[in-house]
Amino acid sequence: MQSERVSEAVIRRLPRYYRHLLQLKADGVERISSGSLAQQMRLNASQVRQDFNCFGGFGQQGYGYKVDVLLAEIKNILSLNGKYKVVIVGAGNIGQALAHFEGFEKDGFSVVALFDVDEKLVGQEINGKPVLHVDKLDAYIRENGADIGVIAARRSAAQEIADRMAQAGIGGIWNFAPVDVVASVPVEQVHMSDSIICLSYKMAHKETAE
Amino acid sequence: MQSERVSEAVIRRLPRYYRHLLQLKADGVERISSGSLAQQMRLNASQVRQDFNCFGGFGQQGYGYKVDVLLAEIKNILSLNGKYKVVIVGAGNIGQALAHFEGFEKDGFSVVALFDVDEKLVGQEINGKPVLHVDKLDAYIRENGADIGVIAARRSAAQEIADRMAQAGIGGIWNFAPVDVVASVPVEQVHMSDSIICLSYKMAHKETAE
DNA sequence: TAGATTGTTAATCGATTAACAATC
DNA sequence: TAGATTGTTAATCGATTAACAATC
Repeated sequence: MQSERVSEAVIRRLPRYYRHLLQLKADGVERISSGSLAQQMRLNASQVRQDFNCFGGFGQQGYGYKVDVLLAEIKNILSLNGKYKVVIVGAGNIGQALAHFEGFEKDGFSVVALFDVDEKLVGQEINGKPVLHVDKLDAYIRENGADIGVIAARRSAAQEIADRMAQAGIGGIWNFAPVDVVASVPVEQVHMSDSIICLSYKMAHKETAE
Repeated sequence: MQSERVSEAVIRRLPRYYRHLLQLKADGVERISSGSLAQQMRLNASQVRQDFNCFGGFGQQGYGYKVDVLLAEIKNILSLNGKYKVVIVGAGNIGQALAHFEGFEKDGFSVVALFDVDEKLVGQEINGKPVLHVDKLDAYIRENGADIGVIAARRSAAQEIADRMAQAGIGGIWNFAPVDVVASVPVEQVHMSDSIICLSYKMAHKETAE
């Protein structure tokens, strides 16, 4: 399957399925129907089945879906079986917080190095990971084959960092700078400030989750 | 206008317009047409006009939009003219990073206090903001009238914190825990791990920004 | 006035939801 | 077999895009 391009809307739901199935498995649930899953996740049963069938038929008619099978399939679709080497550019607040955050390890994302221009930071270690000068970024990626580059630098530096990362052969970019960077490799823009601004809007216009 | 409910898709674009217009103003641009704006933001000109007309006619036929007028209108729609008092629950990596981050101040979001269960943290200051025991959360909100509550705690504590915040009269919740919390006030879920997982998907399936 | 560009209605496109035959 | 639930096609709904009259 997946002859057709999978829509962004479906892709955005995949991590939610993944998280929810992890929880179900942890709770000892062995099988689940599209109906129950939809109810728990506040989705529509048809939508759940449509989503899964973008990638193949993982269920059994009359029975439902085996939680461990479905989880394994989605984990595979999301490509979460391997290890990803992550480099972080910008060892300020966000960069340091990400370097300390253990939550990504369990999905295979390991921070291997940080980069900064600040000479006071260069040479130090953050949570056991070295902080290198940003001039070494390109060489480091080429020599060590980093998979994901995190941009936790100021807005004005973001695009140049993205260019250098892509040029050096990074696999993908996770951008925390408040600007949309463009690259020849996949980019995920985080835009945290957009998120709190949307909250401000919703508060002013009293939009409550149902 | 805004007789009809504004769709989530439009709301999500509002912070992008806001950011882009701030930049245009900083660059000294005085007026802009929907066509140019659409081109710069990689949107469609009709879409830009439709979006703005959810809230009223801010343009002049034959002329376009005055950047400062449009900016002021959108800032107002987003309710970014006032000040928001922000409390952060969880003074770990994320909580501390947010307390240090200066970027939100310019949009009117000021962190006033952090809360944690860890006795080693309670009583300290982070970037000049006090860390209080989480037991004091409810009383603090009631007495000081916090507007936004940030949940930067572990997954298992998130929903209870949300309940307490809402009960104590918080205006809105910004949730960084990897679980969808439900509340009687507006909630923005951040789900950072979903974002990096989507990146993993896109890398595996070679989806590049055009 | 003529030219440009909005505001707004209509057409298209895509995503969600419903329906149901296939089948475990 | 009968009941349940999927996989998949069809219908609906909403968002995006196109078209164009209004008007600055």
